[in-house]
Amino acid sequence: MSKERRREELLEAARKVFAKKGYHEAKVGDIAAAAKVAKGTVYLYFPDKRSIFSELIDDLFVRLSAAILRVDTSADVAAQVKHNIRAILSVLVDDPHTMRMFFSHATAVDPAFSDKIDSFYDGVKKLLAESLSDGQQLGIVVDGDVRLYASFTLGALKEILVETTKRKTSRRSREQIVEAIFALLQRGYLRIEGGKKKRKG
Amino acid sequence: MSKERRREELLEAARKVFAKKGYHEAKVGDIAAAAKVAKGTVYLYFPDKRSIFSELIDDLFVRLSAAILRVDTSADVAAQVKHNIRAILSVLVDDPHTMRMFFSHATAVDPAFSDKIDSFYDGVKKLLAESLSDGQQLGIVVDGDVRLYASFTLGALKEILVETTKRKTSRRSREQIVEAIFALLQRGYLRIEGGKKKRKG
DNA sequence: TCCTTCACTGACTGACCCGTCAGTCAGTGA
DNA sequence: TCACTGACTGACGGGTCAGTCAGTGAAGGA
Repeated sequence: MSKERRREELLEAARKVFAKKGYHEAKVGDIAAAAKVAKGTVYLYFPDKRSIFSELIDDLFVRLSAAILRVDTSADVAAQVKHNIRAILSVLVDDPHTMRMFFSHATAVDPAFSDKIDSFYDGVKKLLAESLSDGQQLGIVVDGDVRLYASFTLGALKEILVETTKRKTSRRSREQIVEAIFALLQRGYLRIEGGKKKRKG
Repeated sequence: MSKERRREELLEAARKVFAKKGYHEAKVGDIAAAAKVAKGTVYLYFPDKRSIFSELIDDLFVRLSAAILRVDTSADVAAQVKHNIRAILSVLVDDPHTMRMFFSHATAVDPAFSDKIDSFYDGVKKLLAESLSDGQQLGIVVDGDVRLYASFTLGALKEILVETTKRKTSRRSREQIVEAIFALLQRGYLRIEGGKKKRKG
């Protein structure tokens, strides 16, 4: 067992335990047990419990950041939007433990984690808002508050992702989800009158 | 200071402390300090820390459940949808401490809380999905997976709510948010081609 | 055989914090 | 003035758990 391999085993074990129990309920002994080593061994690889958690979160940041591409409004926008939805889905759905950890538990650990996650999240939102703003210039995004649209989109995506991990038997294929989300962004789902405001465009 | 009054002060103090620090970081002593009493006093009003948290969550459940009305598809649907968006917004935006607690921290306390919140949340989602399904019969909701639409809607709403509490100076008025969300549900925001599937309806 | 190194072990320690309870004291009423 | 009440206090007991460290045993070299 190489040093590196053991370290990865520990990280993997930690991912599972944190995902299942949340940060506080996950005891260092649980992580050690999941990796089939003694508690002391954990401390040969990590300075403390928090740093294990932190490393897992940082890792996810890196993977997500790499996956999301800035939308180039001069090229095929639909394809790029779908690519981004698909990329985020891939990173998170393939690693449901980390995802659950990230969405459900990370915020409650302490303010330092919350801030870190918030700022990453804000970054993504900002990127999306800027792309939408570009889109408005080109008339392919309707007028209105782009930051609100960005929040709306990410919130919706997040919810669907979390739900996907909760059901064991995921009936919906990944591509179906991508198409459905895209369709909602594009067309909404209500076909009723009710806008009090005059419509532009 | 009446018994009832003191109890409410303690609940209010707890709400703030839980919202700020999360369940685990919120010490009983902090809550006592926020209410300007000694720690022991807390235990004259509540059996333990968890039950304080639980009571706050239950309270929110009651208020939310009362606010959300089942959509009657034979009447003015748009008005009812807006009413529900508005009602949820009111309950949560007027009580940002509880909201932050509910969304950010409650899930991480322990499985019992998670289950409770999940099941409430699932209930709302189910209600929404059923209404959407009714709507499909009437042709006012586009074809597709209503559960997915429900998740999408609630996720989006949740995100916008959380964001609303983070910014101190809320530029957007409540009614603007209601209208914007409604418009997104109704029309989406992208005006580009890209659906690979043939469209029904 | 003896020494060294090194990954690993798990009993142990000490800090932390929940919940308790003996004690305080302002208020009340006779 | 005195007896009594009960809301409130805060030091403390006890349990939990993150992190420590002396010890173990395997491998390898002299």
